[in-house]
Amino acid sequence: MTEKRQFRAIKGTRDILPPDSSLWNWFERAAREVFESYNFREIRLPIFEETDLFARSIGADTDVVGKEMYTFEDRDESSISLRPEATASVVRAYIEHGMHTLPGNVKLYYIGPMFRRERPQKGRYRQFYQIGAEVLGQSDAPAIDAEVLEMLVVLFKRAGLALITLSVNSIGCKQCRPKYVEVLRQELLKVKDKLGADSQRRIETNPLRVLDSKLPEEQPIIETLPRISDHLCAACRQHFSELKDELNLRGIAYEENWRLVRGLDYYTRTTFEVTAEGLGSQNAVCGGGRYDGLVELLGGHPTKGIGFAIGSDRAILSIQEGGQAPKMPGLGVFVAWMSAATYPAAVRIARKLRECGIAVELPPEAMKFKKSLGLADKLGARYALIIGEDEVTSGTYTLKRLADAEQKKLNENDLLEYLESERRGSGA
RNA sequence: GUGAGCGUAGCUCAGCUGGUAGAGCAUCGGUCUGUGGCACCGAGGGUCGCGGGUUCAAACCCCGUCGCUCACCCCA
Repeated sequence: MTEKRQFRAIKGTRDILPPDSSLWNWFERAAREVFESYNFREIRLPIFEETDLFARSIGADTDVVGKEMYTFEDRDESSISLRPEATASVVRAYIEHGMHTLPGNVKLYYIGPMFRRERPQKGRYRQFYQIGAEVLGQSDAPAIDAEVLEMLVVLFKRAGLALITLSVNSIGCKQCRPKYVEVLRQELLKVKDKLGADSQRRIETNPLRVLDSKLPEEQPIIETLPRISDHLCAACRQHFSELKDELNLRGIAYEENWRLVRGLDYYTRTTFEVTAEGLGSQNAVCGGGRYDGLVELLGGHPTKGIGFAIGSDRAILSIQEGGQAPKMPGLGVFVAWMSAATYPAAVRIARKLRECGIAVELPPEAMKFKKSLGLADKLGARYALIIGEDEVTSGTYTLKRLADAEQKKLNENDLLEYLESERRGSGA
């Protein structure tokens, strides 16, 4: 007995259909072009890794590792996990391939799906997509941080993401941060009974995260808490100060947000986030920061690092909600052939147009002429190329622009030339 | 893991205090055998998420269940 069963995409996963997929490709292409203009090169990484890689880099006690990873036992009983983010993989690859011997800083970007088993909501999926970039090397010059931020801003501007805010903070290094965390913890304990249950719990688990709280009633209390900017060591303070100078030099608008902390263990010093409007509760389209100890933590030489990840799902959502989505080139030419006698010419010309890079639809079956033009219209073709018996005998074809019904007769060479220049002109 | 809201045609939805299902759009065909968008006519498409209960009778009321959405947590 065959059970009638409707298959559906697994919770938190989704299909990205045309025409949305065009927008995705457009955005990813923009990112590649911008990143490569800053001399970043693509790294293609595995989608799963040893579970331990993530546990050690992200932090065994974080939610991401503790309860959100897709972890399973391979057939040889080793534990592997679908990647919840890609920085760990980039660092692993950097070490594995001895990339510290490469000249200058190593600048890499990646594009692809990540996996986290959370409850889906607006802008959050279990399979989601990130575009990220990392700079690894011996230098932690603030100019590197600033260049990374400039690159981000350039991409977002180019992608037409309106109403975005860049927030920047420094969370210190492994010398000064623990001292600050302790100070903060002590202060939090004094006001513990005024805090909500979540924040009370965080006093023990991760005091920094209390600063992130959105609870309205906690806001006045949080404002009175000690700020890390007053507790940075001299080196961190200078680094942060120079970063701000660099940002000003580059004309990058930013907000200093002393409450911006990041959830992953490996961050040091510079942290940043880009938020956009109209995204619902999950309004961060990009997050990142410096992670100077991570390479060493994963077994490499002491190395500095900084990077970010853009949430593509959210970036795309923001582009769509902002009404800034660019017009995507659609179907160029619909070949309206009339009869079996005209079909060979239609096939031949369709191929030639396609070789010129024009998107062509060639009906696979004979259609009534009216129907054929109707279909051309519905498919959104720019032109209908009319190939009837007259055209075949005369060798001149009728090109009809659907938008204004203007027609002209062209021989094959003129036709190709005309459409090619049209295509270049329209960017289609 | 917690909470709330919602499930009727491919999509957006209507369906009154219970009387065995509808519209618009979309799709397909026709009016229309070399000129699309318009109009008109017609067709296909639904075990009303699923299961149980109440009732003479359930899309509607009750219980359960599954799914989706949004929010919390956390994060991109």
